[in-house]
Amino acid sequence: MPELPEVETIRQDVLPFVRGREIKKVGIIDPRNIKGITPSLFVKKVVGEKIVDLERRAKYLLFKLASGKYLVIHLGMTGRLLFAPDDYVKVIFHLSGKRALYFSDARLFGKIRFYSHYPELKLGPEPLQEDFTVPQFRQMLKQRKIAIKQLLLDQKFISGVGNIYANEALFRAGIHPRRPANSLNDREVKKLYKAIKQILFEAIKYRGTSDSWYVDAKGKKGGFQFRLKVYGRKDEPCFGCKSKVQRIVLGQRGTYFCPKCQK
DNA sequence: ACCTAAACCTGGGCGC
DNA sequence: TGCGCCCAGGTTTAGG
Repeated sequence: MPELPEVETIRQDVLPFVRGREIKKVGIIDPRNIKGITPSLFVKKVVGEKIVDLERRAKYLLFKLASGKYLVIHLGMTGRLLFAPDDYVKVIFHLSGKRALYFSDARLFGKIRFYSHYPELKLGPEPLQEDFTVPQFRQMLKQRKIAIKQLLLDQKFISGVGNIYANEALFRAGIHPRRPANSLNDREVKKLYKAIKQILFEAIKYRGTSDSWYVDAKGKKGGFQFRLKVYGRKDEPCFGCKSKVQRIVLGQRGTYFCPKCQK
C-alpha cells in the first residue's frame, strides 16, 4: 500500500517526466476514481493545463498547474502512476512530447480530484518535516488514551504513516501496539519519534515496500519488504529474540508485533 | 470531542 | 481446472 515513502518515491520519479508538460488529452477508462465533479467536467478542467511542479503532502500527490490550480491524486491501496500501462489502467493523462502517464487502480480505492486552489487536506503534521519536534509529539500524545498503533494510523494525528510503517516503528521503539498513547514515558516518546523518522527515511532510501501491489512509476518493485521486522511475519521468529511474531486486529487493522521485545 | 465500526472495491489465495 | 469464499486496507461516513 502506498504510504509516505512509496508516494515520495513516485513523486521523485514522476516530477522530471511531467514538469513543464501540458496535459493534451485525458482518457477515462473507468470514471469511478474521479471524485467531486463529473468525469467530463474534470477532463474539461485539466486539458490545456501545464504541470509546473509535483508536490507530496502525506500520501497525496499534488500536481501544481501553471494556473495555480491543482490536480490531486491519492493512490488508496492499489493505485499506481505508471509510464507504461498495466492491466488495471483507469485514467490516461496524455502529455505534450508524446508522453503519457497512466493511473492504474485494481481496487478503486484511489481518488483523483481537481482543486481551483491549494487543497485543504485536514492532515496532521508531516513526520519528516523539521518543524515536527519531540516536545510537540509528546504534547500530542499526552491527551489521547487510544492505543498508540491506532493513533499512528490517524492521518489527522500524524500524516503519511500507514499500517506497514506504524507496525515497524513500534517494533523499533520496543513499544506494544496496544499501549494507550498517554502511557508512554518521555524515553518512549523520544524512541518512537526517532523510530518513525528513521523508518520513513530508510524506506524512501530503499524505494518503498512492495508487499503486494506497490510498484514505482517504471513498474519496478521497491526494496524495503526485505527489511521488514514484523509486518506480515505472523508466527515467524522475531529477529531479535526468536519469539513468534503475533498478529492481532486493532482498529480493524492487522497488527504485528513481538510480544517479548515490545512492552 | 472522542471513539467504533461499516462501507467502499476486486484480485489473489485458499479449500474443496 | 474451476468454483465459491474470504481477506487485504486508506479513507469517509454514520452512529454512539
